[in-house]
Amino acid sequence: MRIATWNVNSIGARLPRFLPWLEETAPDVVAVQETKTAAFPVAEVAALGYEVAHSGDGRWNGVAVLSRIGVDQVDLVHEGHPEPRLVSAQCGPLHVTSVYVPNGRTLDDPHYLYKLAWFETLRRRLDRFDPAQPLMVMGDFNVARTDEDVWDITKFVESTHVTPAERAAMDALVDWGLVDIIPRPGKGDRPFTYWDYRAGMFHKDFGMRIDYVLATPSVVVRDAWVDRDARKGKGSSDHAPVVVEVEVAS
DNA sequence: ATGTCCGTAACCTACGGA
Repeated sequence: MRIATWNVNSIGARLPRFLPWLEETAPDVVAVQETKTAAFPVAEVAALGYEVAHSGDGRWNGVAVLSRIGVDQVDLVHEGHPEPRLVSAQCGPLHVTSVYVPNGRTLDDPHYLYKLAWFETLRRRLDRFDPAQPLMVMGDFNVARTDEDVWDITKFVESTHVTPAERAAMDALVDWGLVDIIPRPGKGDRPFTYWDYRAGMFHKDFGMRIDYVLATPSVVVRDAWVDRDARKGKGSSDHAPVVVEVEVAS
């Protein structure tokens, strides 16, 4: 099976790029983040064979799971956190969760504590599942797990995304029983998934690895890569998709 | 290297968020 995750930075603005990508990439399941709408373009993706589970209420956030192998047991609830930042569904043999973790903004902003609390709820939520079942949690986690996951760690002093607390929150998800599937990079030596729109960051490959595919060991990985082409040119998101080829042990 | 882009509210520009 082919599975992907992509922070599209508005599904409405991205549709001219998203639909051709969907048709060409032909993933069985896609986790989408930052849809930035209450009305996901369901008919447009249905024309390509996809069912949709979407959680979105307006101009910010919004997450979705698109699947051409079935969508069941949809859950939009993230206990105590009403913003639409998580949706999960059973897609054929796979349980899939799309997450958009709060950014955190700055270390002294209440949003940073909200981010850590949101992570804690996500970790507790895993306890309703079994690490032996085929499970994938993917999306924009807004954390760089190591210093090598940013283009220059000296630019991140007193910044979010790289603090020990944020990294520990990611480690806690992995320690529950999830594998961090590291994709082949699109350029250079590091598999960045996000580049700021500003200052030619993309062309200099000044990026960050903040989008992750986490999966239980019964999801056997055959290949994984960053789809850098999707970040190129006019009308792109500031994130690139991560695409993985997997087989589910039966 | 605060240089771009998104949606929205309210008006052809400013704003919050990232």
